[in-house]
Amino acid sequence: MATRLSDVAARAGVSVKTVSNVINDYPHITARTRAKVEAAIAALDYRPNVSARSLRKGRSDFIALAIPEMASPYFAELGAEISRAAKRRGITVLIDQTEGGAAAEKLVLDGMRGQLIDGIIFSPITTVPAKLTVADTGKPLVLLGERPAGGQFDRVAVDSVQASCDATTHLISIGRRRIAAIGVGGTSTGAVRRKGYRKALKAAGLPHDPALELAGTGYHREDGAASMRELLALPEPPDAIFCFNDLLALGALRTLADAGLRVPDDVAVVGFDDIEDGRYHSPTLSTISPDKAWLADNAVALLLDRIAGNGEAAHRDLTVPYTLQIRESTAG
Amino acid sequence: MATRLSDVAARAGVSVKTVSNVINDYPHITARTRAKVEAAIAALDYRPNVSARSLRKGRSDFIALAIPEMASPYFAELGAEISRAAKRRGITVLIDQTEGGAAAEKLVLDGMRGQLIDGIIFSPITTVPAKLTVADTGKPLVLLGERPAGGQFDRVAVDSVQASCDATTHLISIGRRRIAAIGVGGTSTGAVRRKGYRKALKAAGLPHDPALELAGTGYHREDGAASMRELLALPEPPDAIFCFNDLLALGALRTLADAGLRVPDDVAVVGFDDIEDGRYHSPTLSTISPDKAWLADNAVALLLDRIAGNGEAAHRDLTVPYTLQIRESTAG
DNA sequence: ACAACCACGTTAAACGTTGTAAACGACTCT
DNA sequence: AGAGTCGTTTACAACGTTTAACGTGGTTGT
Repeated sequence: MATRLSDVAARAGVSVKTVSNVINDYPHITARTRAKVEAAIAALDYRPNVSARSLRKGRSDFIALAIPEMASPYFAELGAEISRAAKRRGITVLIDQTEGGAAAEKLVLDGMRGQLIDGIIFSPITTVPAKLTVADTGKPLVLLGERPAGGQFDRVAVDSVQASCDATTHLISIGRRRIAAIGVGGTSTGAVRRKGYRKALKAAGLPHDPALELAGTGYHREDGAASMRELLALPEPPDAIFCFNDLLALGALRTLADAGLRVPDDVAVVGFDDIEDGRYHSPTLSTISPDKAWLADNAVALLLDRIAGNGEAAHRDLTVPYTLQIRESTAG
Repeated sequence: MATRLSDVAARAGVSVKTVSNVINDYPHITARTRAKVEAAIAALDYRPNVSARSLRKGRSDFIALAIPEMASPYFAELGAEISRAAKRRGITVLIDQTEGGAAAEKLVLDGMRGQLIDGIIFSPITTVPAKLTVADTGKPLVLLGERPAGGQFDRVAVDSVQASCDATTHLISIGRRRIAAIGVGGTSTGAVRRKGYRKALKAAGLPHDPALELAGTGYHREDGAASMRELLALPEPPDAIFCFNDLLALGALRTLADAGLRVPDDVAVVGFDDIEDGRYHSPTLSTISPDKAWLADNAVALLLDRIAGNGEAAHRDLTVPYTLQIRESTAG
């Protein structure tokens, strides 16, 4: 059915091995021979059989990207960037939705896809079991996002403490004094961002009110909306909110709109991630904007470097550049 | 390195083939033997090698989903659903971003991924070359979304004419008379939805003003925003807009907010797709809501049926159920 | 002339899995 | 006891590719 190497060889009048050499850019080939082979390849519309190749080479040029859910805009945007970055390097990304809790399990259990995959970029949502080791996976792994430092894996992440501190400081700088935080969940992301939030409050000499730190049950719009309702029910509601991601912020804005409150006049809101929705929302959302393309490109590069064999080098920890985007939700 | 079939066989004291039989649920196996083998599998943490398996079987249990871009919320949500639907059936989805124009080319050229893939679910953005035939791909293909009917492929799509007609009629029913359409682009989607839009106008005896049909350059928020600006610059601006997707609508809403116009009082807006953003936007967005889970499940089922061998059956054309969600952008 | 390359060819052996067909018991039936 | 039957297990050959080892003429430089 499908044309194979030997068909190409027959048509080009060369050996199978020579065709293989052409395809794999083996250096010592006459221009003439190469042309003949390439013509045959084109004529027969030959495409190498990935299965056979990866069976033989032990490498597939496939990597996996494990994210909590691809319908979440931040991850969708990130996935798109990573896909692009990988494609530029001739490799294909397989996206795996871990869907919350049993993330790590699923990953290790069926995630390896029977050795088809050369490596994994993993964006954990729950705290990654500290005991997840290289031995468990057998494949190179790059972690995305916060995670208790000192891990044994390559990692690329925003300096969330600093970024959160910046975001909070921005709210303080526009005169807010009662600043709430939404997203203080059980995740490591929540913990790290709270740290930055508290740091900023402390630096400004502001009191720290536990009632203003809401955990919520997740990181979606509905969770942000629910947390915001709780905050509004407080005897003394906040005059600013730092949401640990944009989705939470958009949910919070929805609740504020329903309550007839003006943003930023009554309540200012800052998010984190800079997803596109926020740039078109009314009001537009101020947010921490990580450089997603940079993140994607470096995550892929790091992983490919490991796959290429630099397995022994110490784990690397890259910090993603970010900016604070000031938009309507905080700028009067 | 990795444990293989023969390792398991050695440990269980049976032949390689028997282990294979156990894994593939071959019916005639003693409980005793099966138990032994399964114990060995567990003990060695054996996982089948996908490459070898698919080389041998000619089937990989991988399908591709080709969409314009995964960062677009509708496609992200759809991708998530399709991924889930496929996973339920034990197959894996590989997502391919066609990124606009050369979609079909890319698909056919490198999309087949060297015969790794068993089939494709293809959501074309540009008009699919009518000459794209089964022969080109060699693999089963299911089309998503509008497309000049009478094709030679299985297809699952919303009845866009009817849905667009419903959306427009809804605008008429709330008293609007000057209704614009955004998204009348060069795509088949644009053409089909315009048809429904015009049909509704005609049915209501409303005049059809070409100046109110905007093509724009794409289907993103920015395109919607730009088109809306054009409409507002008209001597006689519209009192309602039907946007051919939610992203356009969200962009339009942004422009309206900037212009200080009230929605729906001054201008009512309806979208298409029912992405989550619209449900949290201020105002919340009225829209046509296709049943994405249904769509995903049926697309996958259709494709798998073809893959399973029902290749000769006539192509099937499934119509996705939808509802009109009336929200703030049209309800006073 | 001699070596040192170069550009290929030939052959064989993997990679890990499954389909085919045949072998092996343990039965039952005469 | 022998032939037939059934259920269970196995040996062997693929699937399409790459790698290795070895060989063969040709070209070039000394």
